[in-house]
Amino acid sequence: MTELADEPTVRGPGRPRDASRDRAILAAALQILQEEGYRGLTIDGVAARAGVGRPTIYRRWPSKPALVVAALVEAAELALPVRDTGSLRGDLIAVQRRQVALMNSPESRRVTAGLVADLAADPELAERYVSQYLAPRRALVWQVLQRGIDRGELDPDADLAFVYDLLMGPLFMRGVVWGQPLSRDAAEKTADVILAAFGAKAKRA
Amino acid sequence: MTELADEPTVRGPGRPRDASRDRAILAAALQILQEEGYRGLTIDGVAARAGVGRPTIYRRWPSKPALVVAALVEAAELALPVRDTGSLRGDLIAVQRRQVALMNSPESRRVTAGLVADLAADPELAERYVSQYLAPRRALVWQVLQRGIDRGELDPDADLAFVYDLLMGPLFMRGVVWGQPLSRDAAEKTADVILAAFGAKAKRA
DNA sequence: GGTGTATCGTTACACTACGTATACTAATCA
DNA sequence: TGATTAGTATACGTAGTGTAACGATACACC
Repeated sequence: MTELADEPTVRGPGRPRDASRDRAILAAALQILQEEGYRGLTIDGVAARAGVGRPTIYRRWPSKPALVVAALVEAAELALPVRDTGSLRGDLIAVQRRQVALMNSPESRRVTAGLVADLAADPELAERYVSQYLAPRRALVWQVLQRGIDRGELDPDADLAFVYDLLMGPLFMRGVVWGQPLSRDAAEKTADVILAAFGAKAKRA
Repeated sequence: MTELADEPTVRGPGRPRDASRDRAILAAALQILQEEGYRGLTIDGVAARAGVGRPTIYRRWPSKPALVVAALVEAAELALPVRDTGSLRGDLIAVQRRQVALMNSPESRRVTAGLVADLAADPELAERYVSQYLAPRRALVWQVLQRGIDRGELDPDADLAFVYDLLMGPLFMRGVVWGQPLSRDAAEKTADVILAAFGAKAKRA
């Protein structure tokens, strides 16, 4: 369940699902998320805006967080890879600038916080959120890091998962936990920490 | 409102509040938080366990997150300063080991995630949570960092707020966002990043 | 001492949202 | 045609919230 495009191959009897409903529901959910945040999203509200009955939603997704995850995954299709700026530092700053802009929007902050809270109570759904939303975005950053390794700018033994958490964690702390806006130089500062700790020139071995 | 100990100085007319009720409510809230997490805490449940009527709680705290913040602040009184191990690296590892142990308990993870989500919708309460809970704990870490500066082990120009987020952020990402247990060496790895980025020997100026 | 005021327990209430169930209509396959 | 499933609309039970109304109690002030 919850895959977006049912293969049209094996179709049992009965009235087929209307794919336009899927799109209407997810679009309505995304709109409400952006306007009202995670707390403000209710299944009722999504149904009303999508012009759909409530059971039509529950037939597709079993709960509110599942719907939100599906909506986010749908929207994240347009996550672009990071353009090669020629240097690891330039690439990292580009990555971090994008993330700073994202986290500085209050909507995104409310969505992230609320969703993470609900995911803590539903490990199965959290697994889907991680595998379908977070991991692909992390993979884009890993591309950048791998380019850095290939160029000889980054320690090839660096733990890339740890480096990613080191890049995003401080932004997350300041934006979501402390609730403060991220300053413009946060991108440079975090990028420089990575270079100081894992830059090839700093390697001692 | 919400200060724990009303000064016994100016007492208006009427029956005075029973301070034992405050303690019973906060203790019940803490127990439920540890057993059931943030989601599992309801005002009804707290009232029942504390042997108290629901209005008695609402008379003191206006909402569930406000009650939780009060309970956490109450419990955090016993936050100990970090013992001086003789080196900045040793101190930082001690700090991080404590934090790793805290975040590896599933209860604490569920409490943090749920609370942060609700705080995103209530900036005034978030401000109290930050000033009464987070900031004092950060101050303990800042003591450690200041000792490092005094010893000449840490760059005196380092942005201590940033260093703190750099210490906690990666743990937060892995524990709360990814939902994975923190490995034992996470303490050493984060501490070494700080030293590489802001250690006095790495300073170039 | 009596009066006013605020606390407390208990109970009831209106409100919101959830997730499910039911009845009926519509679309598709065998 | 009949079975099956998707759709709409509506009703239902559950849970939690926050408030309001009792009657009883404790204390300050006059």
